[in-house]
Amino acid sequence: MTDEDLGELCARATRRLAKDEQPLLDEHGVSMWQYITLSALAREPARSQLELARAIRYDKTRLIALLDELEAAGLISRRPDPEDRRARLVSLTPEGTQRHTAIRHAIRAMEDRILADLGPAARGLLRSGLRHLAYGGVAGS
Amino acid sequence: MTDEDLGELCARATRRLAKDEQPLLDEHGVSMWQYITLSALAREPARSQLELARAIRYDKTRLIALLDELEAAGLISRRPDPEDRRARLVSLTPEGTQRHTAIRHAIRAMEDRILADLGPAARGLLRSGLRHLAYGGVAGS
DNA sequence: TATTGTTATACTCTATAACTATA
DNA sequence: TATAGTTATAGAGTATAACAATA
Repeated sequence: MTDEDLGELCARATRRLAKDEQPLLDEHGVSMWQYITLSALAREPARSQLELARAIRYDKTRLIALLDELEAAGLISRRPDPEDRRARLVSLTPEGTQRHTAIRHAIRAMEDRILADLGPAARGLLRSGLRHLAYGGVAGS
Repeated sequence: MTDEDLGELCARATRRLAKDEQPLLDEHGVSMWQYITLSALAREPARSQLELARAIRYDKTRLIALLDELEAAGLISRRPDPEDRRARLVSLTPEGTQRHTAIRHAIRAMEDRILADLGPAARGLLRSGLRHLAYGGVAGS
């Protein structure tokens, strides 16, 4: 009865991580959503902007201005899909790949500092628990 | 290198929990922040609205309208502090306590369903890991 | 007729500053 | 002068609807 709700705890952890990531993102000149977008494209180029929006669970109309900025910064490229000229193929430029890698390293180092006194087993279970919360289903649904 | 960032993972888990909590909150007629406020007051009545705002890390100006609604719903009471007439003591009414307990039970049951196949040790480490992320400091700061 | 990308509009949420009453 | 509560206003963030091009 003295524990916080899991949701509240999770929300606080998220805000704390976001707060610690912000200065790193600022240094590299990208917003949180821009970094998430770069991460998604690093995993796999998008066959359309709509597919990309769904992959990162971001609004498709807001994604447009975000991609405009990333394109103007030379971090991504958009080109029409020859097989479906409505769609635009989105991928990282070499500079985009490089930028994403640099930011990722900085963020991982920050995470490692936060988790420093946790031990490998506890870290692993935290990660797998979070993955369960994020992606796992519920018994009976 | 194949893992997601901890921040992204945590954000997804938070959104998932919030999504699953929403229908429960709707049933009981309170918003997420209203529930967080009731939870804070259930732990301990507030000696001022400012103290309450800081405790839940919510903006003091937005808290006002939120408390207005909770007061109109008969879930909290505000009365001037006799020792400092600038401040207002905020506490749950009996109905507020009852409402909070009911919502809390519903949310805990939902959480238990999500965590059903996780085992007590994994649950405990998930909770302590999250608490570390949420409240823990960083080596060197 | 449906879908992709886009723009424009309206709406909500959040942050800032200013005011009052007390101290 | 500083603080608690409040209000008003401006800004950012978000959601909705509509349009052109293509399928």
